[in-house]
Amino acid sequence: MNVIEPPFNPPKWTRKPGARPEEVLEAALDVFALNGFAATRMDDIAKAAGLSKAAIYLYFPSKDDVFKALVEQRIGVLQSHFDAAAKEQKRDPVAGLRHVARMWATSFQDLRVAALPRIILAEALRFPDLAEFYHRTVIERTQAALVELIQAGIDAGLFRQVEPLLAARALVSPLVFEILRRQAFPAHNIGQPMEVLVEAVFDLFLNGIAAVPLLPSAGVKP
Amino acid sequence: MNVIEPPFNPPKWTRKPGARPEEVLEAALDVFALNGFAATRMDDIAKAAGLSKAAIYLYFPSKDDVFKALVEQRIGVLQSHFDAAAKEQKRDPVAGLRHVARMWATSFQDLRVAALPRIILAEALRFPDLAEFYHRTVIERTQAALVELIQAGIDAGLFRQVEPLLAARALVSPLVFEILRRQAFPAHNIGQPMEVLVEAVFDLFLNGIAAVPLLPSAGVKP
Amino acid sequence: MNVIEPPFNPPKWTRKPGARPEEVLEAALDVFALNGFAATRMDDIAKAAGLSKAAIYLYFPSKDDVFKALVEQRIGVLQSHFDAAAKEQKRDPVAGLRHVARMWATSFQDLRVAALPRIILAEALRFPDLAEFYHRTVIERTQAALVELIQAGIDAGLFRQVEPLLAARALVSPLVFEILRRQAFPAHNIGQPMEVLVEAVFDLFLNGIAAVPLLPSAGVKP
Amino acid sequence: MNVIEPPFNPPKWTRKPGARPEEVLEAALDVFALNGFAATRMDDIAKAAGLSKAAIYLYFPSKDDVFKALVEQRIGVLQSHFDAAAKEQKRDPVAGLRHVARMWATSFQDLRVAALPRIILAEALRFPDLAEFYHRTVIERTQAALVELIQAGIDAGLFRQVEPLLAARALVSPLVFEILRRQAFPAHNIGQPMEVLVEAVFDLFLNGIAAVPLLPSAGVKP
DNA sequence: GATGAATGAGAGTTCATTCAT
DNA sequence: AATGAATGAACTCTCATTCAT
Repeated sequence: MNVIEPPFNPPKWTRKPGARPEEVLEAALDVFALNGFAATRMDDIAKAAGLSKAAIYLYFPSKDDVFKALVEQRIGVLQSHFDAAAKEQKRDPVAGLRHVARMWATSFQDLRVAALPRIILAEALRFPDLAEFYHRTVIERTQAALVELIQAGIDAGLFRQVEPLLAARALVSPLVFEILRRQAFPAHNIGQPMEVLVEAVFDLFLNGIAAVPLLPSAGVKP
Repeated sequence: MNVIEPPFNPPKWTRKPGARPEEVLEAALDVFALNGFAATRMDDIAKAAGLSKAAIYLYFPSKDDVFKALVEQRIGVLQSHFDAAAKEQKRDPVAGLRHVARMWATSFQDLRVAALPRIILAEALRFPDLAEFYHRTVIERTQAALVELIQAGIDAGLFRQVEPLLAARALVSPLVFEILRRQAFPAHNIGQPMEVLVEAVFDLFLNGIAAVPLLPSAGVKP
Repeated sequence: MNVIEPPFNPPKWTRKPGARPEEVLEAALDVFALNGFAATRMDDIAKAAGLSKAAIYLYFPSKDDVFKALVEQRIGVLQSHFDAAAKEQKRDPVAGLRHVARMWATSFQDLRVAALPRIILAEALRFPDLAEFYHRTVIERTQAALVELIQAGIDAGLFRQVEPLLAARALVSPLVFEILRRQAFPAHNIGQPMEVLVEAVFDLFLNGIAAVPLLPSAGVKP
Repeated sequence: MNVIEPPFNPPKWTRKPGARPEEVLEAALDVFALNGFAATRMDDIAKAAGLSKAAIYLYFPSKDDVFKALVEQRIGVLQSHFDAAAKEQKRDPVAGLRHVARMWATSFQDLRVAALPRIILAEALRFPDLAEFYHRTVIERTQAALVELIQAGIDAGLFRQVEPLLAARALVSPLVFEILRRQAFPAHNIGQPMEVLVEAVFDLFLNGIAAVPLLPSAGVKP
């Protein structure tokens, strides 16, 4: 694996007919989620997929490509959900934001899916193009959707004059944080379901912690 | 390196006289921060330290141990800052929280320090004992300090009846998020200094996004 | 493929009806000529033949056997040309030798034919039985024909008392050399046609380079 | 090994002090000569050198580079001999040519050295840059030296008006041919020493085969 | 007759670790 | 204390060969 990566050109790997490639990715998700990228051997993936190591190379030209294909496959699905959710609720920004936040909770309930952001974070430096892809397809689009909703809320006088991008991140980051935390420190997971957390986070996001408005500011225009 | 780790028994590597071990860790931080754990070779560390590869083994019994020692060394320093900051300001919870938040910004301005949480996150599964150590000495203590301040604020009627732990995370996570984001997606860094971000985050944390208090709730008691 | 080869037992591969085996050999010649034996994959041959890789195994039991069959097939053709040429011209040894030399030029004009000696040379050590076959069917018979002509010339007083075998090689080797050279160093090919070269080589062969006979010798009797 | 090679930039591999690299090349020559490039495994070279496979990589970055270094080392030596020999004998072209021819015989008496041209010929298509290197450093310079001598002979009226390059090849090719023949068909080697062959070849080269000058022509101007 | 799918047995290469000096 | 030299044990990737369909 090289540190330097060529620009990311989505699917180079050609899918053979049949479900095999998907099975391989399924298996790969399991092992990558468990061990991370570098520590996962092709043999592990093969064994998990019930195939020989060489068979993997029938479907994907390299380990890197297995990983990339996996990310593309899983992320693409995720990402479209958020998009859709955001679009349909511009009328009621509060409900829209809440909806997106809840969707997060649902989507990442599956621990194996939740592993992807962690892995990407871990390997971002060595897969800059993959990180870029993730940023473009997930982060930017989610942010854009949230920003749109927040801006609509501001325009409608529902929200203060905060910086929308910053507010979007303030909403999302506790959720991301929780996802990462649960994986990295599993011993410290109390059973609290994500749904409950989402509601509390959303309440704080809307109302803040202060008992009475504590002025004066209203976000920073960078 | 095995996926399964023995229980974490702090420093088993015995420090030889002289400053050499510290120099090695200094060098190790550089390269781990740059390439992550797996992609860093002992040769890289050695070269960065101006030593031969074999010399590293005079001070640390293995690559894993270099990594662990590094985390231990750096984390201790970090952690004590927050502790101190929190303690001295119980009188004015708002000022206290703001102080802690600002200290984050300052501490992690140094990119090599900022790399630590990312690396630990990335390698947590393969170094569970190290993750545990980090959780215990940094996360728990920071949380404890924040919770104390928040609880004081609630008791003083300054804050709403939120769940203090959750609120603490709501304050910290946008900052952590930003630290991780900057490292993983350096191409998307606008030059905004952390200080500015901290103030904005803190404002949102205190006041929320809503123009007028949007009601009832006040956090969730899990 | 082993370095040690069993004794050469001509065609063990049984031809199935239809022209398929010939088509495979045709394709194999193309790719072997282009890449040599080791670097040619069964997949390459299959693709060139418009068949699946597995189908090749219907006709030939192994890659080695494809190669052997190919050489056998092609060599036979080559060899018979020279034979014929030599036989019919014993009356006029000079014309006979010239005729054979010209036939070389013609036969090896086809690059795919010219590739054979190079490939055999390259793989001779790993296919000693094949090399032996080539030596027996091509080299020895060509030499024999030339030696016969040369001896006839000596007997007729046309040629000096040279060692016929050596003289035969002296005539043939510049031509072989040129064939190999053109393939190995294609960048250094000037467009000169083989025909022109043959005439010049033959002139040198007959008359030597010296302006006046430079005595004294007349070949070596080993 | 790739079919496409970057341009040949002589020694990239940095020699470590001590005789190790030379020992490796010595061993590599043995195995390459025996099995050719593709069929030689790094393990073979290592074993022949009394080292572990990994140790080879301390001195040479890849198998390709071992081969290239070997060729450079051996060929460089050879080639300078011819150069020197040719230069010092421009006064007496016949003696000069004879001297160069004899030097061939001597240099390639060592069968392992004689293997190099064969291997290069065999692998030329996959190592075009190496072939180019060989052509430039050995073939072209040898030819140039011979051409110079031949031209001097023509100018002095000693030689006929032949095409010097062609004549040069006519002299060299029987010797090359013999070198290749001995390796490819070892079963057909009679014990004749190269020296004897060289004298006979040289006689033919000078005087031709014809009993009386058979006239007209005098080489071809392409 | 033909093939898509699969694999076992390597190949070259890397790297944490060791050890004689 | 320090290192140059060496290696064993991986690892990724390749390919001739097989076989159920």
